[in-house]
Amino acid sequence: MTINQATDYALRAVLYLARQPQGEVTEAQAISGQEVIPMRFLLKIMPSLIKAGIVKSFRGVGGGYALAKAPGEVSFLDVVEAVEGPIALNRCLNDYAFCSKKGAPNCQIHQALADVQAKLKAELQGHNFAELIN
Amino acid sequence: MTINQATDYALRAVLYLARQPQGEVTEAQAISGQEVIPMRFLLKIMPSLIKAGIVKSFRGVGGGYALAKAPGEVSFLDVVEAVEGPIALNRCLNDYAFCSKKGAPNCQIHQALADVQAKLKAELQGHNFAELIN
DNA sequence: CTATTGTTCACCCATTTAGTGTACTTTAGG
DNA sequence: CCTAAAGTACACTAAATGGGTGAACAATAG
Repeated sequence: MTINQATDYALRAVLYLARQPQGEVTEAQAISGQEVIPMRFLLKIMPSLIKAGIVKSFRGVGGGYALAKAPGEVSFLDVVEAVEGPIALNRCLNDYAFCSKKGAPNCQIHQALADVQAKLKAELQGHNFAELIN
Repeated sequence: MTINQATDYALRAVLYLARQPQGEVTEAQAISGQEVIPMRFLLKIMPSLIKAGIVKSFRGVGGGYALAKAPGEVSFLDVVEAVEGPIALNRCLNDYAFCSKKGAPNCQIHQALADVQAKLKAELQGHNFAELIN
């Protein structure tokens, strides 16, 4: 029921980038140092943010990262799902194979959890990084 | 971000008990068989529901389990927290030691997640087993 | 060409998850 | 009071996940 460490780091990294002047390229080392994220681990996480279209990267001398969108266009849900994949409050909500009842059609638990999950996703989607810049 | 298998089983077990005539004692074998929960694993999960005051147990011949409260008095949150302990969307929300910034006082990520977590808990608390009996 | 920056893929160790084994305790009924 | 039928406690395990590290590579500014 908790996000993992990589996601926590990713949220902090995105917020850090969101606080930089628009278009500014920030190197991994700066993010790592300021946000206290192990450098090598950060470098491993960033590509998933890039694939999700949240961040752009620049290689070579003077390279680094920058947001690919306006901070207000990036939600917590975007970042969480970029790193962890689709949210599933219960594994069976995304893949019936995980249900020992094999997705018995009238599983009330399933339906109630699906409802909670929808609310959770909406809530995560409702938070973006523009709000947090200060 | 997902509940674990034990919690899923616990929710199904509680729902099963909620559907029995009030006061009826149901043996583990029946729950296990009907809800397709590995017997030994179910027996291991039940004590946490008992400690949380959700279920009562009866030992010896003719023993089994029964709800300790009315179905409407048992929320999803009760069951989830009975099995998994307090919900923490981020580990640092319950224990600052897990924050690599050591709970830097103005962590905006922390604050936003705390807000989402509060909504999630409220949502889980809003679902009880009376609604699901049919 | 070279130093600097990010990328990729493989690996590693500790913890958690999802269970099983074995021995024990309680209790109804004969 | 014996015994079979229930739940309890504690230890153990195989597999997956979490949180990282290592080493070689690729791109790019100067």
